[in-house]
Amino acid sequence: MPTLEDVARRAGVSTATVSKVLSNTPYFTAETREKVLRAVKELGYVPNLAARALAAGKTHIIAVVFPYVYDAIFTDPLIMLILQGIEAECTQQGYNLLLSTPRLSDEAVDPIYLQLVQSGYMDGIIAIDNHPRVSALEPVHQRGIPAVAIGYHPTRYYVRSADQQGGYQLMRHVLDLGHRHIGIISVPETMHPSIHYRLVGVRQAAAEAGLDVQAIPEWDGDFSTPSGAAAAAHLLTEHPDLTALVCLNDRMALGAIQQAREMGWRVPDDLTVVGYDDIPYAAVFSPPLTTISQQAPELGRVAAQMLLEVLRGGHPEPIEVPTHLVIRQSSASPRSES
Amino acid sequence: MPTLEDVARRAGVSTATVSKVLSNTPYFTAETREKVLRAVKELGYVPNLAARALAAGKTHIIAVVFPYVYDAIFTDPLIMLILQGIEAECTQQGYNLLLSTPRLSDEAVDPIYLQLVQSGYMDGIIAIDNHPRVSALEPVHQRGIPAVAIGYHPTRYYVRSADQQGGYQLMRHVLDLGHRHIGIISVPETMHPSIHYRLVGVRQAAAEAGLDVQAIPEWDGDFSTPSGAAAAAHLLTEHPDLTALVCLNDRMALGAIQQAREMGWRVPDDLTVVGYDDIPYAAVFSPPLTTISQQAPELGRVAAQMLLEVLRGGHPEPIEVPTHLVIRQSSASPRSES
DNA sequence: CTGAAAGCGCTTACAG
DNA sequence: CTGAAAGCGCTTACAG
Repeated sequence: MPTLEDVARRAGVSTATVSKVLSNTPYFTAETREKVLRAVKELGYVPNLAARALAAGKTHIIAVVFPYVYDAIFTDPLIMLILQGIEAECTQQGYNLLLSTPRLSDEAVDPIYLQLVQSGYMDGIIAIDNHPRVSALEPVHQRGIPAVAIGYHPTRYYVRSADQQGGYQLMRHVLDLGHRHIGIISVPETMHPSIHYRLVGVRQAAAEAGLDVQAIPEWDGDFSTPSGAAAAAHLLTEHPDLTALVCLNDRMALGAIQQAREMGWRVPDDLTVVGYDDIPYAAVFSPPLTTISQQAPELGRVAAQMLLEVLRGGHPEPIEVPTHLVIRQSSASPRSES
Repeated sequence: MPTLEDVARRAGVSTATVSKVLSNTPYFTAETREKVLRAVKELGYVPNLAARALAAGKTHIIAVVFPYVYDAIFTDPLIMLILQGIEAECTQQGYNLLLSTPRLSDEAVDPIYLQLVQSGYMDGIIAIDNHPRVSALEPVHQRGIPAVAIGYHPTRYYVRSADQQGGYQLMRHVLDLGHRHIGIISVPETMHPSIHYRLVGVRQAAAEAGLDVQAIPEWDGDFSTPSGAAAAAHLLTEHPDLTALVCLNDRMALGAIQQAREMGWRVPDDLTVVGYDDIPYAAVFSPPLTTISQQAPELGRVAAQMLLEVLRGGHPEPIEVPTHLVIRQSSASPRSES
């Protein structure tokens, strides 16, 4: 492969000149600039990134890290959609993406990950914090690497989804349809801050509508589809007067619908069921699911933009990405006779 | 951050010695080795990867590339499961993963991708070839970078899923249950080699069972859930005697089940429906879907192992990863009275 | 407006 | 068994 020196020789200038012309330094005559550019083209020169990284101290690599806390992490549509947003923005701005999924636990930090962080191989890091008790960011901060977190871990630069808004929108929609006997399928509130805030929003809407928040039936699952089915079975058995189920993620909502159907309830005729996340499958399920979109690709894109801003020396403010209510066919007004 | 030189000074040896000890060169006294290791530990030395890459000509970066041909690529569970397998193997063997999703089309190659390939930034490439007419591998071969393809593009080193076997297993299962009136929901056979081979397997099983292969009702979708529903509507209307539907991917199978249910057929009581891929949702759908697992993580792991073998100078043979029949509740024997 | 030269932090023949 | 020295291919003050 041709090097800078080859280009310089062919163009009849110094390597310094070639380097500067390629990095768009001003002050060069159009003629020089053109000579260099022509030589570059003729030789098919492409800069060696390792050399550039060593000399400039910048690798143009952004690492995306998410702790490998459970097997299904690579199939979590949310994470993948976020990744997509990050990828689009980074690629467009000339950065490459390194993927790291350190095996983190409460005590130990993955030694391979630690090496990577300290190796100077990345200009910045975007951490997808999907787990409440574990953060990949501590060694990053120690090393002084610019970082942006997506989620709730304490750090200077972060982007979050407007969970409280989402919870509010979701409950508000169900209330606006006329429902008053509503059950909630959640996960233990302390499990994750995002769940906490969604519940805050849900309860806020309920209170505004004059409901007794304490009296709302609630049952916890564990995010999985079967757990949603189990929760629905419990709630519908104990509270047969319910006309709506508000689920704090889509997978539990799908399970709840399946369970309700097996118990003889029709959705949405007899029972409204709404979810949260707008996973791809929500749109094609039968019936298509009413849910809250976190705009996951946007979360990723915004995080990437924020990090690139930090790399340019800026000090951006944290950002909360708004949620959207997506109304489909799993929600309807309660039947008048009820 | 401390450098090799710092370590050398502290240990009272040359940088060459430190470098060699760290790369496990033999011939050093236990004493020297220990001095070096102690200094490394005391200083918290971590090698600078950019410098190492420049000097050694190896970056220890593996690029995973899949053409960005449609928006949903980041939500394709298959790709993500493959990625998971690749990640596990690479991380374990000390390689880092770079993610690249070039925007490829029939004529033009993404210029950013081209730069990346020619920049010497990656030791090897794993290409996930999900699209029949477009390959990310050509510039890679030109540059002489070791590459492994997952899929059907012509290249020396590749791993494939045993599509014909999968098709055979799937049809065989349905036949073994006693079905003889079977419809096929596919996509246009020329759309992708993997589909072609699955159909070859399906027909082989049908022929072995004495069915008239030409007479089997078949309708094409486009991989999507709604298209599966449409295909089922057509087939069940035109051929009300069908007792089973063999779908060439899971999403179409889910659509087919939903459609059948809306038309008043019960699955599996009135109709057996089977899919292909074993996407995560297949296991929790109601009813859980009988399907073929491609063992996607295994595909990724095997591809990574193959590439690392090539990087070590080996010449591994292409590998076909076997498929597995996963029997769940969407398939059953036809009712005796039919 | 352009260039000479040092330096980024490693690895690797080559000597001894 | 260990070290001196060149070199990987760039960038960047510093001069002029």
